[in-house]
Order: sequence, then structure tokens, then C-alpha cells
Amino acid sequence: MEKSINFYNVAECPVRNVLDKIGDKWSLLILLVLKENEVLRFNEIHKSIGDISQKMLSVTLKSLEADGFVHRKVYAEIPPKVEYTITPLGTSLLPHIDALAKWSKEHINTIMQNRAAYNNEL
Amino acid sequence: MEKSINFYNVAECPVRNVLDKIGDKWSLLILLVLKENEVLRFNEIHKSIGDISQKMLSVTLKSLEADGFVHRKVYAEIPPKVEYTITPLGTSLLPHIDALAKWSKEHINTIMQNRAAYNNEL
DNA sequence: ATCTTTGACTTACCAAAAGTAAGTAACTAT
DNA sequence: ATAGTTACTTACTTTTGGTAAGTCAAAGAT
Repeated sequence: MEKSINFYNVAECPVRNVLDKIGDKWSLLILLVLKENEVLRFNEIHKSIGDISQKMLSVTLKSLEADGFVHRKVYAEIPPKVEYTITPLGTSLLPHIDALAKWSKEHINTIMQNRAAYNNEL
Repeated sequence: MEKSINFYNVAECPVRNVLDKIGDKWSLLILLVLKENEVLRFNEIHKSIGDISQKMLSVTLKSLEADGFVHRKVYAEIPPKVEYTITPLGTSLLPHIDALAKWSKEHINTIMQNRAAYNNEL
């Protein structure tokens, strides 16, 4: 008797599309920061995250804007002023990210211990 | 009056550690697949995901094993036989991933429409 | 009048991560 | 002797991410 396996090819699986997108290095983090702060300017997000490069912040914000997770409001001033806010779509995703963040806090110690043990066995 | 911003530097924020780890390209997906199937061998996971390279599957499984998300059972046979199962730690994370997956399914259409609209404006 | 500062970015260049294809090990069936 | 099996490596290439410097336009300082 054959074992039946579930498949997750990109083409067949819409979940992949979203997971790939928000599963990059910075997207989730930027959404978290925007949720905590309501409105932030480019440099404020930059400072808040601390170790993201301006380039990656710019690129990731564009991607989040394209998918409708983030809204970008430009003021015609000099020096430039741009405000970023999270959209309803982004907000609807956040509880799940929060849950992940909470889980992370609760289990980080276990994970670190596992990792150390694993490395000792090598 | 100064605006107070929350900070998420790697050093100060344990959530970052986990988010970085499971927020890579393949970890969440492998956990999903293992949860759906209980026990899988290397090639079965490979087929199930479809477009992961053997190298990345190998690397990611090791990382998941190191953190204690996945258990690896080796049979001393030839040809080799290795079975992968999800651990209780991995299982405890899964509801959150499932929630994300469910959210993705519900919102993928909106996202795709947003993305198309954004690209047309360029 | 020229120089500096400001904010939100680009651009050019370099390093790290991921993908591809081929190879390895060791035994079994043909 | 050869080919098939399975879980991986290894060498090489491409894509992604990081660093530092540069751009733009106007307001304020010298």
C-alpha cells in the first residue's frame, strides 16, 4: 500500500506565496514595528530595528507596500517627509505574528539549550 | 515632546532570534509537511515540497534538528534509511504556523490584486 | 554668496546565502 | 560487471543581502 503524501509545490499551493513573502528577513519585523508605533517615518523605522540597512529597509517597505500591508504617505516638503502606517490587511495578519513572537519568548531558552547540546555532540 | 519608539535590536530582543531562524525560506514549510505526515523519509519530504534542493533540505533539517523542532532517526541499513518526525516543541509551534497558513489562503487573492495594481502604477 | 544640514532614498561594489548538477558510500538484485 | 537504491556532500554559479558613498532640493548658518 502506497503512502499518500501532501504536496506543497509553489504552483499548487497559495500558502507558499505568502509564506515566501513574509518569511524573508525583514518583513515581519517591520510590520511588528509599525504596529507598535502607528505612524513612523523612514528613519524612525531604521532606528527602531537598528541593524537593517537603508537599502533593505527601502526594498522591503516597497514590497510590503506592493502587497498592501503598508501604506506610504509622502509630503511634498524639503527635506522629504514620508510616513508609513500599517493597513487593515497588515493589521489582520499581526495577531498571528504576535502569537509567534509570544511563542518565541516562551521557548527561546529551550531552543538555545537544544542548540548548545546539539553542537556539543559534533 | 519626544516620540518614544520601541526597539528591536538583535542583542536586546529574543524574539528576533527565533523569527530569524524560522523565518528563513524553508523551515516553516518543512515543519508543516512533517506535521501533515507524521513520519517522512528524506526523499519523501523532498518530493512533498517539490522545489527545495537536496542541499537546502539537508541544511535546513539539520538546523531544525539542532533547535529541537525535528527528530532524526537513523536505521543502520543499506541503502540508508532515515526517518524524520516533528518533536513536541515543533508541534507546539505548529498551531501558529497553521494560523498563518490559513490567513494566507484567505488573503492571497487580495494580495495578488494589490500587487498587480501596484505594478501597473509604475 | 557659498557651505552645511536634513531625510529619504539610490547606486556601485562586495559578501553571504541559496540553487544546480554531479559525485559518494555501500550493499542488493540482474 | 552493471545498475539501482537512499541520504546525503562537494564544487560551482546565481541570487540575495550588506556597506558606504552619493543624490536631490531647499532652508539656515557663516
